[in-house]
Amino acid sequence: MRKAGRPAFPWQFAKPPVYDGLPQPPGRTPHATMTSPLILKLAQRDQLSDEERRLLEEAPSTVVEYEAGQDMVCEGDEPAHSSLLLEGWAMRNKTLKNGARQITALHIMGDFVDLHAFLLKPMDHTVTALTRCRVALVPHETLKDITERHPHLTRVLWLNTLIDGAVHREWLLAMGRLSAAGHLAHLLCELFLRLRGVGLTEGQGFPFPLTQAVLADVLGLSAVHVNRTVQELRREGLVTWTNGAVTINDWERLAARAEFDPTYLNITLHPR
Amino acid sequence: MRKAGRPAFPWQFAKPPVYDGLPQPPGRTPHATMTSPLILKLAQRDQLSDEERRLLEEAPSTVVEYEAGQDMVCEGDEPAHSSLLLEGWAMRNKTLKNGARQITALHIMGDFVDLHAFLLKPMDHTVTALTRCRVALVPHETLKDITERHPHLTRVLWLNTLIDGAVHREWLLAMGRLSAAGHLAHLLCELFLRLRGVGLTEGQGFPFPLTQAVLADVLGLSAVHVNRTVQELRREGLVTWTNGAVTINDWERLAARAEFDPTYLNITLHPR
DNA sequence: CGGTGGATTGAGTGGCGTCAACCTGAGTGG
DNA sequence: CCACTCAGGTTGACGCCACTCAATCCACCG
Repeated sequence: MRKAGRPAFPWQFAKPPVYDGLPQPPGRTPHATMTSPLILKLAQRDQLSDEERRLLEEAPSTVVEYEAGQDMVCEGDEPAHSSLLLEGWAMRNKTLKNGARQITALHIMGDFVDLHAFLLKPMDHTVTALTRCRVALVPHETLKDITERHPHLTRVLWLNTLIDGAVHREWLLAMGRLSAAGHLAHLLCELFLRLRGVGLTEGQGFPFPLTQAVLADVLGLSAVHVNRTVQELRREGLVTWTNGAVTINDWERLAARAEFDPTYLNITLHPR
Repeated sequence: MRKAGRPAFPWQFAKPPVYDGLPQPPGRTPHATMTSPLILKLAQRDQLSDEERRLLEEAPSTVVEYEAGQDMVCEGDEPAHSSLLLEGWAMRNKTLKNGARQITALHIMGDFVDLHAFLLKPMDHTVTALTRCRVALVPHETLKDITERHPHLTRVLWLNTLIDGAVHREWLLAMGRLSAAGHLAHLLCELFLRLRGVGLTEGQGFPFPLTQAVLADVLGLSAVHVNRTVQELRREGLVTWTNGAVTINDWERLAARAEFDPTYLNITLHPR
């Protein structure tokens, strides 16, 4: 897999890192900045009270790191905590007996990769790090406490899992009814908005640390065809795609190619 | 669409109907039997207290009927209630500009078709009746009350939406990495277990009121190819498929064809 | 008895898969 | 400093799965 020790994609570590990894210092930890990407994400959907922010900030018990390619949770596991992605990219994936793999979700900073594992046990899929990842572990006991005593925050966390579902539905549409190029264009549009939501874009560009083989498992295509599809979007002048970074040159035409409508991402302030 | 006045699929109405439609009698209504399919479904995942059962029984404000083909909720709507399916089949679907349609979920008795609309607004997809449907409407205010005062019931309802998500992921896998026949086999396995969960199977058989054109929009295929795929499963002796009903002749081989593993349906009693 | 929705069948096409080779850049060790 | 390795991207040849268009069949119904 990827060599450790040096970040694979420099800009991915552009933000000053808050933690330098394990072990955690006991006592007062700078939780405030730690879960901020999640708070950032949720606060775009509904207002959070100071207490709710504090609860989220104090929710993680530890922070762990994974190397690219490492599994965070495996199919069949019944983890006692959920993983909040602080840095890096991760995926949910399932594998068939013949080795074919389907990636059912991509996750970035601020995503609660397996929040659903709080209630949905055992895991029906594996979660794997795509790059080096820094992850905050939130004990299910803490989540249970929140559901017992903080109904509004519970609803916001529930919403968070519902958005995952909405993304799944959009992927089903793209997979079933769009051409390969449309599907890829759709994915790029979605990732751009999600990355921008946590401040990981620069202008129209964003880091894109997936190999074409991984991308194939996202799109349900072969790696070879992904390559040709990428070239198609390049040839049409829609994107610039250097290894590790994508720039959207023509948002309008790219979104049109994908029939992209961001409604499903629910990036709307709304009392829940 | 389908003619009203007579049930399209007799066995679908085999259970004695509890309600004879609108309007609702005021005062004491036989709620107990009305929401029983939902309670049946949830109670397979976690124990429900008597109070929780009562809350569910009293949750619906009204019962409405839809003809086959009628939209219950449209993309862009912000409904003030969620629909609990008491009888009939429904789907969630999205349509592209060129008219291509993808069905992202199928729903049967006991399914909370758009429970996610409680928090996820506006709707990112349309919900449409596939057969004549009887639906209990649960006001979002009632749901909010439940989340404010009944944490465990809230978690069980949350779980219900998480299972929808798990099904979405399984469909993504089937769509992306299974052959047409495998995908169809997978769908049949899933539907069999879900229908059995609410008592709608008879032996290895179950009602299947979808046309091959609708099935095509579920599987992301063309209607013609669905036809050929159905014939393939028939020829292999896996299923008997008369119009309106399917019988699984060889569960083992059908499940093997689909690499079907029911874990994702979470049909396990588990404290949540 | 014609109309209609749905299932079925055939012929021709094309998108995407498979296999296999080759290229490139970055690490690595001599 | 230069082979060597290896992961990942690129390209070509070829084949198949699934699509499209179109005709036919069938059951049901008015």
